[in-house]
Amino acid sequence: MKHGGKRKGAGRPKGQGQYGEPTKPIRLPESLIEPVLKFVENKGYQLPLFTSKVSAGLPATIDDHIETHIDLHQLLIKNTGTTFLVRVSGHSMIDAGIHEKDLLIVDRKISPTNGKIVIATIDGQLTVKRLYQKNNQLYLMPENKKFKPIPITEENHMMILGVVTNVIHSLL
Amino acid sequence: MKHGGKRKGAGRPKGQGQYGEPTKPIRLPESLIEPVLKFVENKGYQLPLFTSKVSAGLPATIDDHIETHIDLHQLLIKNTGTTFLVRVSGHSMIDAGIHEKDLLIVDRKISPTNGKIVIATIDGQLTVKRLYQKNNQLYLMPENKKFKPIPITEENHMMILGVVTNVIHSLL
DNA sequence: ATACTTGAATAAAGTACAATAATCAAATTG
DNA sequence: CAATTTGATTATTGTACTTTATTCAAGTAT
Repeated sequence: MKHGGKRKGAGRPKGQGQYGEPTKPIRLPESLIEPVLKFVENKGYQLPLFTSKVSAGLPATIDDHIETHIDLHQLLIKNTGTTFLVRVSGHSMIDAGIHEKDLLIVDRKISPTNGKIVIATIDGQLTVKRLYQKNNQLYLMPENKKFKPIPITEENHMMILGVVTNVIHSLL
Repeated sequence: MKHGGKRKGAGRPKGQGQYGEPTKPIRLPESLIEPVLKFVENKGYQLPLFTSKVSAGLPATIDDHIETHIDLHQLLIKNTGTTFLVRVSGHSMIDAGIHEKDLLIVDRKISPTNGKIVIATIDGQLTVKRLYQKNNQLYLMPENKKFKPIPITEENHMMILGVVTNVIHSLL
């Protein structure tokens, strides 16, 4: 009664698991298990980045345009702990290319220097404006002719929450 | 020789681990272990999303503006498998708010219908244009007066790679 | 009494192990 | 002899278990 027997090629083939490669058990905090599984399903959020540069000769296939693979979060967020998002409402910054419903990426860690576009609260109200300093007076500048500059005074309790690093605009 | 003994409060306290919460071993593909650890370090890429809406009364703290926490990838990428990124070069779509060096999120799964902004190859060259159909003739339309519409012919081997869903513009 | 040492208690973290799955070839069947 | 069954072989996968870390109180020394 001998079946099979020791031989080359016997047994379950390698790379037949759900990931097609070897795995290792890693301990994860329970609250992140579900997000991590989603992250893994999505191949670590890696997306192909295409270049428009033409390599020597005509590119034969679409894949010839792939330059690298990147993760949007890693590309856009330098400091996870100090970064937040803001959904734009209103049109006061339309000339800076910031439209209603755009998503802004904001980093608290970046210094709000003159000329930076910032998120600020004025009397508790969130707003996006360009920071502008002239003759020792600070202003929050809208970029839309219909709006007026807002001088910063003691009374309006202005607080800068962070500097806008990116604008995400939907085309759909 | 009895030390300690059974008693309330003995032993290592809960929540003293590196994550401050219970953990579980999860098997992960080896190639994703490093990205997953980074993902976990960054709290699952969850970022606070602020609203500009003012709740009843003046918001007391910044946290009162937090509406929810979201992950940029999950928010922006509907189909990881059919989505890619393109770095813009050139100014042919400036009037559509697409600037040089902007990053475009492109989905192959979306139908390139009339009026959509698409990524196409013409003679192997990558390009962003608005798709426009008139009198049974297709055009790739730049949005910059300095550029001319490109009629699609048999000869220029046009191929649409996908529809642009989002434009990411850096302000720094 | 006060400071220091020691070991029991408990949680955290990594890994070894057992259960499961998949494949192939020998054995069996029709 | 072709089709089917069986069991050896090997990879995958989930988790139990061991090891390590941390804290507290009893024991010991000063």
